[in-house]
Amino acid sequence: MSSPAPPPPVPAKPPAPSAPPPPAVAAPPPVSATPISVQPPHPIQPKPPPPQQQQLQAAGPASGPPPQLLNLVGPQPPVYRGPICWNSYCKDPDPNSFGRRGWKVRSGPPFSVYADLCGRCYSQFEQGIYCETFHSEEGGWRNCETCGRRVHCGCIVSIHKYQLRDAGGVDCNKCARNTRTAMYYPQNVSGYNEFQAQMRNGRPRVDAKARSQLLPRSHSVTPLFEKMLSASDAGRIGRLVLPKKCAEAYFPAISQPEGLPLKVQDISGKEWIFQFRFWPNNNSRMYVLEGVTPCIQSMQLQAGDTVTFSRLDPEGKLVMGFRKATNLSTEQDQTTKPANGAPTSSEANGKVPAPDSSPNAAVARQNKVNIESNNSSPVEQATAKMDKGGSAQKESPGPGQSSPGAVKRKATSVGQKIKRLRMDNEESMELKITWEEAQELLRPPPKAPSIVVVDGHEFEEYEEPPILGRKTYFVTDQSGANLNQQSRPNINNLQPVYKSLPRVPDFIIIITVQLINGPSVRTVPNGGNCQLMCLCPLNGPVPTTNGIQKGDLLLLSSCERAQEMSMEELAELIPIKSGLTGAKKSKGKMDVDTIDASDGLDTLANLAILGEGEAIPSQPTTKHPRHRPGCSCIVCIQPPSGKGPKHKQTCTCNVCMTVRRRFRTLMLRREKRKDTDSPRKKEAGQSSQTVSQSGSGPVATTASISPQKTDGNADGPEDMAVDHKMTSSPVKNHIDLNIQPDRDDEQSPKADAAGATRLLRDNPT
DNA sequence: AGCCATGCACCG
DNA sequence: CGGTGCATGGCT
Repeated sequence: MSSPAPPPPVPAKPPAPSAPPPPAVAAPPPVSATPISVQPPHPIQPKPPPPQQQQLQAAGPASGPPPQLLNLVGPQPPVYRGPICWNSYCKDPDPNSFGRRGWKVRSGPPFSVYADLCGRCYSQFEQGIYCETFHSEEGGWRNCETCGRRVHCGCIVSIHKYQLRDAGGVDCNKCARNTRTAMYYPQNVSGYNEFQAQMRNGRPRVDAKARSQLLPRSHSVTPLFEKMLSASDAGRIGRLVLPKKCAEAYFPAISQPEGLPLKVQDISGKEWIFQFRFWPNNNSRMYVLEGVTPCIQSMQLQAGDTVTFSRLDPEGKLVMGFRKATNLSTEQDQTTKPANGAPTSSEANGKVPAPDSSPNAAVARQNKVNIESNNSSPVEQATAKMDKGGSAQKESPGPGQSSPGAVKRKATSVGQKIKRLRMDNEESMELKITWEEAQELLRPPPKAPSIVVVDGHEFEEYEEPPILGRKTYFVTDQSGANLNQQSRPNINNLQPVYKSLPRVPDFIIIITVQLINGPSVRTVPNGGNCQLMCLCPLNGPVPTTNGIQKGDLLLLSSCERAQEMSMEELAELIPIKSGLTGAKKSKGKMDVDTIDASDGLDTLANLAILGEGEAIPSQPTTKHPRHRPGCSCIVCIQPPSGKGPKHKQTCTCNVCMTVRRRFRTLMLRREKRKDTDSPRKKEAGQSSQTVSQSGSGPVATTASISPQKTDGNADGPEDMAVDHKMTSSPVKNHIDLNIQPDRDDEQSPKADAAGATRLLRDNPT
């Protein structure tokens, strides 16, 4: 299989400092009484490497420059096809994780090429000098042209599914579900050679991502297989179930259930004798290693951890390593380490030195488990799941096993599921929020809409896009009268009001109002001590609010002044009122209690985020920020108003369908609210239900103003005239898609405000 | 269909 | 009560 490889273009260079260290596992004299034997002769065995070369250097400190890699001149190692997944389809999202190792991957579906270079060439590799010829289909091994050493290059043939001999396959660590047991795929009949070769390299296998591959190989250790411990494996029963295929492939053949004793050496050099046997199971066999408890315990392994089996050649000695379920930084590791001074997991694997190069690729392997189960340990998750049976506690009697439970495949899948669920939830949450926010942000455009009847409900169809605004608040004047219901205020009459505004230094008032008739907003010159005050004629009296205090922040949507303001200005202003505290919600205190500073800040923040610095919330022409070409929201699909006949109730056009759907959703939510929040509702009922009623109370209510069907012409700023009817915007006959029934409570204004402020500060533009 | 994690009956 | 061997059922 290995044909001579073309000379690699890699120029010789000094060993890279980062070259992976040689494996630490020394090959002791053969110990096993039980011959584990079996090594099918490898058909192609070029030149047996000199013994010395095969010997790996003792494991040196991980740090130093990579020791001389062994010259693996021996039998041609077969291609390694392990559960490595590093390719464009499934690659580590963090390129740095590879970069640290000097990885240079030439990828390109369907192959990702990785190379295992000798120390000398490794540096070149790191420098990006990579010879494609290293990549071969001949087994991946060849002599480095530069230095003549044996180097390996492998290709991932199957991106997601690694072909295992006999096995169905092992999914890659990233996508996978089945990495629990990994078996190194022998390229040919004499797969053992491969293993052997691999072992020599001290490559850890299994999970390691391609990066491990890069590590120079220095051991004569052949990875055989590994297995993630199940609860029962790690339990006190002391039986380790072996994957059938692995047992049959790498362990001595046994014909009797009793099996035979198998001598295994752990990484610390300690030898253990396990009974390798099987149980008839159905028409098959179940292989187990009995008596593993002491060993497991000594290694402080528990369910979820992985044990690895390797063979030391040429003795053929079995070596058992392990990997903790969590990566080194995790708690489990900590636990492990101190313990009997046992080697760290990485050491355990028999790999050696370089922390980076860790063949065990604890990291890689963990990707699957750890990543998936972010917070809660996979084990726990698994346990939890298993608990369903109520028999969870049973397992993990092992010492120091705080978290019993197996991670095994089940765990893995469970973890994934859990994660997925969590993500889904988060996603939906996010969507929900987005939806709400979007709803709040939408304000009807100034121009009067045409009415469309859908399912018996009248909908306003606007010709222009909605105005990006914020929650609408109704305010009352001191007398408690709903200003919105007042007859059209005369702008001139508002003057006095302005003058009577509280003079609180350093406070900004930005009032969020619904401009029903267009930009009929009045900007109140910065007067008094107010940094800025924008008033909407419709809510002119707002300023009279007695409750406004320093620190209050009111956002005025569709405010000319606001429009004139740049984000910078706002940014400057906002910080001023660092103490957005207060006011917020002393409901009875402020007439404008309904004004939610946080909303305003949110809006600003959103704008800031959106980079629409110039466009302040009130921009009448602003579409909601999420509009994009192809957007199918109700706004975007709206046909120009007045064009076309009214839609029939049975109309199935996008608009109608959308409207129906949203209406349904709205109603559902509303009902839901009622059910769950009835008391509150009563309290604020008017606001949430019908705006028209708001105003009677002394306290302003927070209610979204529904787009009114107006007569339509109120566009000029001057045109403050507002039909109070419209102002009150009874919802009776109109569905207010912007209304937020459930929005009676507000999110922590302080927090929001603070966040927004920060945001603005950071992103003034 | 087969594998394997776990349960559990049986036995000492 | 704990170990052993087998059976069961989930999962791939």
